Amino acid sequence: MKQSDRDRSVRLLWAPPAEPTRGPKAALSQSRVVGAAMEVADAEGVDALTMRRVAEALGSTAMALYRHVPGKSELLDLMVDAAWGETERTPPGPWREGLEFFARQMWAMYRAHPWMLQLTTSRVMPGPHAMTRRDAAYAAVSQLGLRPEEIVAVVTAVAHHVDGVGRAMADRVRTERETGVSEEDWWTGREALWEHFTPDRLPMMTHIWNTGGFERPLDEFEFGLARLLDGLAVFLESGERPVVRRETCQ
Amino acid sequence: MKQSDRDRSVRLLWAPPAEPTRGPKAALSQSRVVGAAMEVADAEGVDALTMRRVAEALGSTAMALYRHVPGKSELLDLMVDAAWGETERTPPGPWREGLEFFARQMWAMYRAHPWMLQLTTSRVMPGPHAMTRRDAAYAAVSQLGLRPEEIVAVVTAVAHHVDGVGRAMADRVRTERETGVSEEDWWTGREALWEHFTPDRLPMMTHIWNTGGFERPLDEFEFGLARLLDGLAVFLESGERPVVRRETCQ
DNA sequence: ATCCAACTGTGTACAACGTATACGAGGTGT
DNA sequence: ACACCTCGTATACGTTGTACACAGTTGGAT
Repeated sequence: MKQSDRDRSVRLLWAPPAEPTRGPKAALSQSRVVGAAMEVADAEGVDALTMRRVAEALGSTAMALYRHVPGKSELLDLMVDAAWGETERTPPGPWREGLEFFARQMWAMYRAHPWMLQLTTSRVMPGPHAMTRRDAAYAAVSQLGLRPEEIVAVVTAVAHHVDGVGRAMADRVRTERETGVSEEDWWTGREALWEHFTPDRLPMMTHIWNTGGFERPLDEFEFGLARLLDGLAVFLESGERPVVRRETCQ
Repeated sequence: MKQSDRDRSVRLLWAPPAEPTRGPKAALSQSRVVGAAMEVADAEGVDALTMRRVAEALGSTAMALYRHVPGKSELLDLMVDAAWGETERTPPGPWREGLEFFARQMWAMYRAHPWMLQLTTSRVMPGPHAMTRRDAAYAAVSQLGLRPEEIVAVVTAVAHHVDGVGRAMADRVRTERETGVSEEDWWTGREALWEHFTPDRLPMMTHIWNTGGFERPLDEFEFGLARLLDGLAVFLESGERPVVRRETCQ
């Protein structure tokens, strides 16, 4: 059952079904359902993304969606891959420009569709768009004489950075929508919290707070990306590279 | 309503209610509920974490939990902070050792409690344990003459890396539990997917696959952390540091 | 000793969710 | 004209978080 579910998702993502010749003309279609679902999620967040809500956006009923999409989890898979489809493939070029391009494309995608980072980490049936984008990112570091597992590790490190920053960003967006209050106003209004910020318990926090360090934060995406690329440069341009095999996590 | 909910969470996290003098002796307690919930989530994943399931683990009923915890989302807040409470505070010392210590503590926490990374990014009411740990991490880079917002940016970059890698790790764990199949077996068994891995569409992917790059991956946590710390060293030890203000995302 | 108020855990109930099933209407191939 | 497939709809079921009313239990005030 789980097995067949997964295979169904694969087929759906990589080989969308041909449209039938018989029967009434469909008012809906898979791409319309996916598009409507993305609009709902963009505007109202993933919590509002119910089958009934998507159907409403299409002027239809919940069960009609099941003619075009096997279920909600497959719909999410399709939405994710559609979002990847909106990104551009990393063009050939120097490694640093390529990785930066890839990171910026992911970042733009997450900014446009923050719900992607709210999908728990569960949903990750890779679709063709996600795969081609990643393939192009691998290509960006393919001319450096790296071993294949190093190519994967380098691109993965960049992707993880964007994931991590995106997660925090998505949280800000969601909180602001839910509360209707801007991030900054909300935190300053949380007096029940600030009472506990005493120098003896949180010396650095209170110091940074008092000197305004929280009020003018650096750009997390840009800062972290620049550091990571600097660090990758050290690795890529050094003579002998250290090998780090996976031992953790199995 | 949302407002008061949040304040309730704050009070709950930072000032747990004194135990009452009257009334029957409680069979349950807030910490027992939180502990049972963590055990359920550790063993069965966040999907299995229902109020009824937690109650069952305690030999009680779902509604009994509400005497000790205001609701599920507050329970999650408490679980997250309890997990932070299991970590050690970063001890004083050189910046690189300190950041590495902090990253490894987070990593150990995520490995023990992968459900933390499945909680969508929604739940982030910071509790006292999370705050003291982060405060100690700030202290690790407090002697370098950084401006306060730079201190925040450096620690945040490290935390985001662990988040990003953790997310991928949690996904592996979840998939393996759900399917009962190891990560590697599952992927190799996904023939419906491999059919689409043709050199013309995914040249790098197929190349890396054929040369075994996916079979012996580098440790994502160690590799990315080493690169990031190298990049931070470039930043921290350079004379003039570039300033990157936040413009993106508001 | 008595009573009240606070507190405990339980049973029932409800709304919202994903979705299985059964249906009638619409359109193409034969 | 018929058979057959496909479409959208209506109804219904199980599961979820949790509001509410209730009954049993205890400590302090009287």
